[in-house]
Amino acid sequence: MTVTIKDIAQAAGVSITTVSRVLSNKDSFYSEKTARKVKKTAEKLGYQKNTAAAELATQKSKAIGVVINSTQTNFSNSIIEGIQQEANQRDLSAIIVFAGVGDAQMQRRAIQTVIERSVMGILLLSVDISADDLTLLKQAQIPYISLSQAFTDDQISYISSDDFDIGYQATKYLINKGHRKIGLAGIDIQKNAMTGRNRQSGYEKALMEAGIESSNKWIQYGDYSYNSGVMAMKNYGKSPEITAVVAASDMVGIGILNQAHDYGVDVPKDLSIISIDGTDLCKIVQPQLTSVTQAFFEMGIEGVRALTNEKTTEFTNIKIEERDSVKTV
Amino acid sequence: MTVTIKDIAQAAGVSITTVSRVLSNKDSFYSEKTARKVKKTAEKLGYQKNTAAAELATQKSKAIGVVINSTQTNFSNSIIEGIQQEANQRDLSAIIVFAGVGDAQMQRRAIQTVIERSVMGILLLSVDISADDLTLLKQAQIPYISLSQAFTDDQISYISSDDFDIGYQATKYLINKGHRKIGLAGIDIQKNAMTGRNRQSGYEKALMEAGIESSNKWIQYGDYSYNSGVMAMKNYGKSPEITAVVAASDMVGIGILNQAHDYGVDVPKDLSIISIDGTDLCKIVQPQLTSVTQAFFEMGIEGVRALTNEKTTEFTNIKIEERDSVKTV
DNA sequence: ATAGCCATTGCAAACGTTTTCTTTTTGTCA
DNA sequence: TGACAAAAAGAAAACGTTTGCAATGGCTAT
Repeated sequence: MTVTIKDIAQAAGVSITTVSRVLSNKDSFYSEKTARKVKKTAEKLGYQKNTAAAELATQKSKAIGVVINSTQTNFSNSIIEGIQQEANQRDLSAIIVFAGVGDAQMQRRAIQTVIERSVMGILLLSVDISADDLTLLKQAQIPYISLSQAFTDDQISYISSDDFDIGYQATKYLINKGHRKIGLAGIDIQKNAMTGRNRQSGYEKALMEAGIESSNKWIQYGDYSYNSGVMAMKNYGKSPEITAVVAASDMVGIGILNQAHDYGVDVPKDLSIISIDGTDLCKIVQPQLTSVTQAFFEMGIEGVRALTNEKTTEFTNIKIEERDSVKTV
Repeated sequence: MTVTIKDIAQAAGVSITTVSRVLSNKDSFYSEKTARKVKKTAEKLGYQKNTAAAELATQKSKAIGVVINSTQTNFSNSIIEGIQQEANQRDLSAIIVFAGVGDAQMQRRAIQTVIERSVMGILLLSVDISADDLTLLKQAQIPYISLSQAFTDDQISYISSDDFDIGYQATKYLINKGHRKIGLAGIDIQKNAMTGRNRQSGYEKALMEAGIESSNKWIQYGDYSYNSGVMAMKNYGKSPEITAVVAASDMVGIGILNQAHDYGVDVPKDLSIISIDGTDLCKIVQPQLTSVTQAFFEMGIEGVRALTNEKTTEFTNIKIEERDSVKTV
């Protein structure tokens, strides 16, 4: 027996219309006096609004759906914080659904879930949107935006860092520090998202501009995970040809760091690392990792702005944060 | 113009009742033939169920609300994975709302949000439930359970590790390794949750059993954060009296580790660390941290089981995972 | 052929809001 | 005092489902 506006109406001796108006702050359709009375009885009865009913009646939702692909990516928390903050300011609530890691079926189901809750917009966090997902999304006629991952398909608008620039800046930074033999580790170029390919292009551009002929042994593919970093380092070997490496994520960077340590390869003396992401993880390892830091919090903010039809940017800023994992040669 | 079951009914030439029954799999209230027809038209029209309407009609929800206190705690992901998995199996969806970090107002608001969505149950992840929150929850008449934090107030049922035992086992482990002067760092005993106090009691019991007279300089309070670890180590000083320390969380452990490193205190030669939580973080630092590992994934699972009225446990298991941060003396 | 039963289908009310339109009350000004 | 506008309040329909109950039709057993 939950209490409804009908109960309030009865208790306060007014119509449910009035109660509704008071409780949803429809300006000046009621007197101050009744407003007070209604609010007090609502309070006394312990009334809680039924959002489902309200959204059904208004035909619009005040919730935004957030689908998160993986619990692996440790930066999603920052994005979520951004989303949450901006959503709160607009009196929206965020419904977050985890889609498991790399499980196409769960991912589809997660998208379905937010659609069925008829949210006003959908934010996809590092979700590798498949063709199937896309038809589902388009069909639902709900605006959706990919966060942190870019796609070429112009059906998918996104807010992310400029991954080409990330690859380019990271590599150029190492070149400026005097490195010539530079690796790239942990990126995934098989996905629908352009992330890996763009970073690789940027990397190659920087090398080319510096007149460096790259070897394809310098590039180690992976999936942005800690383990990818370990594997990459194993492939580079105990006396690596490269003197510096761009890690596709902080986790990859740490994997490289630890495997290097096992190999007796000193970072940064024997090998320099710059990692992409720049989350707090960079600061808790030794040496602290120099990083290309992405503006995840802002991505979240811009995401909800985009959903509420405010103007927004396609790319958020990146910056290089110098810590202790890169040596000048 | 979204498509409703009415549209399907019209297109398929049946009543909306039939459509509803087919689509929600009410057994044997319809013929195979109509079922096929209805399903096909639903598919063709791109129908998406309106959950709000359905829940309003049935007066019950298939969603469970998850309120997460802080984005700091890096173990919440594991709990969420557990929740998600178990929820999926029961055809429930999880609505996750972040409550900011230590912001009482946002926390209350988050709880309000899930209540207003009339979820069938609420899971509170490391939420420090205040008296205010409690009245709100009780009033809503929705079952709720605290995950990972225990309370004495018997209004709050919980699923967590046995924090007393955690403190006890961790300390005893160090004692068994020959340590006598053992610190405890990073716990918070000011909160409503019993976590910190219970761990401290366990710690003290183990010390007492071993006939060790503890010094209150051995205990450094904090808030489970990286910074708490750093501060604790600073207070222990460059030549610490203690030879081993129980860290209140992995983050605290890492904070201690890094500050020790700065001080030239070698881990584990000069100082042994055992950290509480046992998340992946333990494995990415050097040396890897020995830990009292909590079963976070299981907490998530048990949480939704409890909400669906299945029998469950109050305490999930803990185990000690030996890595490289404790020395035998 | 007929009664009776079962399988299938449909009608209509209900869920808790919001909102349009209408009605009532209040207040102002001549 | 009366007229009238403005302010306040209410009635009822609508949103998209589910479901109790009633209706229909076909089949079986007599």
